[in-house]
Amino acid sequence: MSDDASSLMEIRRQKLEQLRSLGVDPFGGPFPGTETSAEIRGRWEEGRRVRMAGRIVSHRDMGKSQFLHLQDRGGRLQIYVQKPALPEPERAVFELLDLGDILGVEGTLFTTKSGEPSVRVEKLVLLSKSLAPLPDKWHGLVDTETRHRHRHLDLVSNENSRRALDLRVRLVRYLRDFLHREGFTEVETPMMQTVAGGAAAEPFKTRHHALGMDLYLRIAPELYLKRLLVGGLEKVFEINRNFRNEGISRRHNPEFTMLEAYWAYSDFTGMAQLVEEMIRGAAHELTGGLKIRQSDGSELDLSPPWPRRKYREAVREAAGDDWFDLDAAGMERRAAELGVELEPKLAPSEITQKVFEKKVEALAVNPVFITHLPAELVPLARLNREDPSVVDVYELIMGRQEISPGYSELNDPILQAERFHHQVGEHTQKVDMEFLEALHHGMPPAGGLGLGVDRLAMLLAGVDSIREVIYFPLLRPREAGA
RNA sequence: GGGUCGUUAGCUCAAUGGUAGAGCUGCUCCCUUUUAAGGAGUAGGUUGUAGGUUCGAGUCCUACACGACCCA
Repeated sequence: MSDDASSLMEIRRQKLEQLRSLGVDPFGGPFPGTETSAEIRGRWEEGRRVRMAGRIVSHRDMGKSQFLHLQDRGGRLQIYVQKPALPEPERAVFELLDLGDILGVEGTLFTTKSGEPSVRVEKLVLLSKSLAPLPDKWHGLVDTETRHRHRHLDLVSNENSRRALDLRVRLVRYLRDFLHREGFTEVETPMMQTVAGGAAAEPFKTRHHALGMDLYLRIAPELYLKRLLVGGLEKVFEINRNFRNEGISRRHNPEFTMLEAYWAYSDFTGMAQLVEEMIRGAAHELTGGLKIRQSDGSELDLSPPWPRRKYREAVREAAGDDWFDLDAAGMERRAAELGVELEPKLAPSEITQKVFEKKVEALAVNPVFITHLPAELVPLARLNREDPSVVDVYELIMGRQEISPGYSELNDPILQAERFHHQVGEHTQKVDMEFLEALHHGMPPAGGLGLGVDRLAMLLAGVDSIREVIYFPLLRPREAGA
């Protein structure tokens, strides 16, 4: 910390001592009976007596007249202090205030000449002295790194940050309420697992000392939730953290929030309908509409109906009607014409998937369900009865990314065991024997869905980084002293 | 993991290789309805870290740290 910072802090510490010598506790006690600034505005009545508490975020010194804004969870409200009217020691306390201090006031409501709703302060209590200065009053805190490292300052300074994070919190609550209304049971399943199953991803490893064994942070709750289907829960969901030991990017945080829901006797089409209603309801509830401006200037339109498109049709439309008649060399040439870069020696299904990602997924702003994915892409899903080369799965794409996959879940334990062993060969994973054993007792046919809550929050908030919808995203630690 | 860009006062930003500056914040004053209030004065710096080139480096070079963006 530089001399300048310490001198700013030193001055505030001196004020702290002066306050104490006046017999004032600079870190005061409770201040009950307050209304928020929003409640006060909502019940406006000239001359009404109110109590309010908040942080001083601006100050205009007119000599004997003083104007300050207090910020609380409902917004900001101006307070007006007529210095000569304050009794001692409150007047002395007022002289020792700084931007950032937390204040309780009591007074009457009035409107200033320029029409701003204000509180004429009659009683003033310092509730907490701020010893470190807050960010710039106009520019606020702009630097992205500092905003994420010092989220408390970001929240004090930036309305946009508060808005995006608040929307995320309300989204989680909406999703919960929606599923409860639909008759789903919310459960919590293990975050620490002996086998990290349910997805193909690199897990975090940790260690239980007393038991002397390694554990993994979960990459998905899927296998436990399906065991609950075996146990008869029928409609079950979990909203909780998953952990994946992968790179960090605009769309990836190592811990992220996943919703998974399972519905016995339904299938992937039922889940698609469920997720469509849920997301549209959330958008309406949280943003007031179904059209949401994105940070790149585009508009996400969630108006119904959301189209269902078969994977192969979507690819044909993007890459030519004859796409699936081409051999690998022909596909490579066509991909190059479309501007899709490929690694050498990919199988036709892999080339197709690349083209799908670049020419369908990356262009799909408005929601679309892609169905009938090739079986080789989704090894754990149920094969389609009419066409066993595809699986009964949807992939919901919106905002140019995958938001939610849905499945007709595989409930054949023998087939599941085969697929697991095949997958284990590829990814050197262990097989969750408890899960397989559970399946042998009989799992009802069911639909399942996953929903990346952070990504949905990004789209609804119209922000372009996952870090804007996570209070404390993972960052490398700074060196000591920074 | 690779590439590009960034890091200067507490905050937001300037500064052809030639004396490190501004606004806000802070401090001392004036002002009884201000709105980024206004006015007068004043303080505040190891330019991310470590090296190098140069008579001279915030600026050029190298490495490292952290971040942002793009790519894998």
